[in-house]
Amino acid sequence: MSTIIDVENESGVSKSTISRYLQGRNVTEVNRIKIEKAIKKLDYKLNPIASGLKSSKTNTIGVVIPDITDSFFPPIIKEFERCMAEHGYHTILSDYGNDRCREVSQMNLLANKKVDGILLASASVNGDHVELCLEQGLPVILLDRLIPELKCDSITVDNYQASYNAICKCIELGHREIGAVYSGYYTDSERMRGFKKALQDKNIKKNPDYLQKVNLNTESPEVFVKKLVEMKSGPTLIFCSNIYMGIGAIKVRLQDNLKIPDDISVLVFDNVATFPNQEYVSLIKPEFSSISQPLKEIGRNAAQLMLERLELGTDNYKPINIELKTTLKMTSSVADKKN
Amino acid sequence: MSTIIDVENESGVSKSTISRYLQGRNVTEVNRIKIEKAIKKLDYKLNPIASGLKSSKTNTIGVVIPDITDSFFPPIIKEFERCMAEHGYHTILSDYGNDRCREVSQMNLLANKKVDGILLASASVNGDHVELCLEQGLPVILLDRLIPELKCDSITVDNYQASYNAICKCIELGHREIGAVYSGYYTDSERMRGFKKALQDKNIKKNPDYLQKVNLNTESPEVFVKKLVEMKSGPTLIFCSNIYMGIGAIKVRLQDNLKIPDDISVLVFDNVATFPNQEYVSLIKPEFSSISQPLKEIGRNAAQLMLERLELGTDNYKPINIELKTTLKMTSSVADKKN
DNA sequence: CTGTTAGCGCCTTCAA
DNA sequence: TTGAAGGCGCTAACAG
Repeated sequence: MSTIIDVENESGVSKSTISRYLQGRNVTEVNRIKIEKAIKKLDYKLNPIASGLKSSKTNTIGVVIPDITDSFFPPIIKEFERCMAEHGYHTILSDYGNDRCREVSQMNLLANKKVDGILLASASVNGDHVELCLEQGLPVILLDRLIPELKCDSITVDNYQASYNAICKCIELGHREIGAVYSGYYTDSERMRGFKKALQDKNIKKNPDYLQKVNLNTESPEVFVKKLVEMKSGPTLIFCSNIYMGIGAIKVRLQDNLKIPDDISVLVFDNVATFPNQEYVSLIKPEFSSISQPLKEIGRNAAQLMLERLELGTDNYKPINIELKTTLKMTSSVADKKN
Repeated sequence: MSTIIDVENESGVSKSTISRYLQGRNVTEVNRIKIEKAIKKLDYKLNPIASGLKSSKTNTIGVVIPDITDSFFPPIIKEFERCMAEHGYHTILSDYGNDRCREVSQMNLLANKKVDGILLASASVNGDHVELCLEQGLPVILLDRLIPELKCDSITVDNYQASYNAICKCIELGHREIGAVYSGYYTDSERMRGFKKALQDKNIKKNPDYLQKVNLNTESPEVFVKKLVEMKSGPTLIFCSNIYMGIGAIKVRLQDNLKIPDDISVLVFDNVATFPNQEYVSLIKPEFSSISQPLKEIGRNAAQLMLERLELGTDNYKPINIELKTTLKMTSSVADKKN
């Protein structure tokens, strides 16, 4: 592996000039040609470790997520990685396995490894570890989930508004008894905010029995879906606030041979079929009505935001928050009660 | 950010000794205490970039795969990353999007970035880029797919033997007319080798019409499944050599409302339900008979093999090849013809 | 086991 | 614009 010194000897140009050339700064035409010739002859490549030592840039971004086998993340990461690679950045993956302690320690590890930025889908309720990074000048971008009271760049979707709109639409279709199955995640609470506001605005009476909160770490969503389904004079529609709840609904449907929407209507907040090799899920007819997230776009926008922040630096930090739009797809899984 | 020099000044112990201590080598008790005290006081952390410059170790492993949204990879990567992290290694992810040119360029990028090893699920037919790495002393471990004529560490599953056994079992159940849908991938060709050997050993006549080769880049598996299904006096059983073919079968089944196994029997080589949040696929009854791969174990073994190779180095290179066992799960999707 | 002495390969003043 | 010189933070060879 040849070094810059070899290029110096080969070309007769000093390594400082070569270094400048490598950084795209001005060099006389004569030198440029000499340098390029030598580089090509020696097949010289800049050693990013050595250059990182001085400049403390590693051209590496850390991606910290709770679980890569959650189908939500791979499409996002794929696009993020692709975009960042186009700009010369590598992506270090860090799966903290839904463990808050590991989330913090992984962040510290990455900071110590001197990554240039971190994309984080956090499971934390406080943002101390993030603030620590920001103070050190290490940009962090929150993905999908915000952290309360933390001012930080972020990329999310319109959880509140999309839920509000979708529930309004269901109400317009004649549904009055509406149940929901949801978890305590940030995204779910936003979605439930939209849900409740819709009921309120449309003067639907609230029935606390219809709201089933699930602890996804210890409980199975299908149990709660089943509760709603089996309630006498229960809801005519169930709102599943994320894919896990939607899966619960699918299970109940398949196991108990539910007729959708005759027995009950279903609406899911999440992509019903995320993976290219699992699109057949949508073939179980009728496909659930759903609010789907633009995963690829999320990845792309996260990358753009990251690049922008790397450019701007973290001095005079003014958080940039991007909110992308989801897509509501109504299918016959929600009955039209007006008729 | 304090450096080793600060620790030297604070502790009064020379930085070489400190460096040795940091590497876990022997140091007198007195010095150990001084060093630890100073490190704690200064909150010193070793700068991995600087140490990498000298030792040319980055404690980073590159993972190069065709498509992270293929449900096969995330569980493997997750486990691999976890195991490597336990030993102080980070994992750089590189998705080459099923593009052979990008596969090569990504490998070169990683080599240039001085990763300590590469885990590669290759789509290449020749191994020049891999040999280049090995010659430079950069270990490569092939994941899932071997490259013909390339001597290289690898981790695969028993594609040939498992297919052979499964097809034999079907034959014993009375199937004589057996079709297959397969692609040109390395794994598929191994599986088809097992398939053909089973027919041969059991004296089943070959019917070329029953073998449907699919180009997954341009063609849809369901078309070929359908061909077999609609053949007059066609096969009684279809062997789907990978999950994409299995999905084709699911599609045909759902769209044409096929009765399994009354209309036709199905056997799939691959995990029918890979993702924790998509296990409901197996609820479409009867679940397809399948040969499933131990994804987590593949990840773990890949990590172990990588660690071993990092230890051994690539001098006197003798490739280590690990072949893990798959699990055959027979369901009622394969009819018992003996009765 | 320890400290001294040189670098690793590159970047960045500085004076020219 | 250029080259010389010094250092980024750490490791490794050496003599003690």
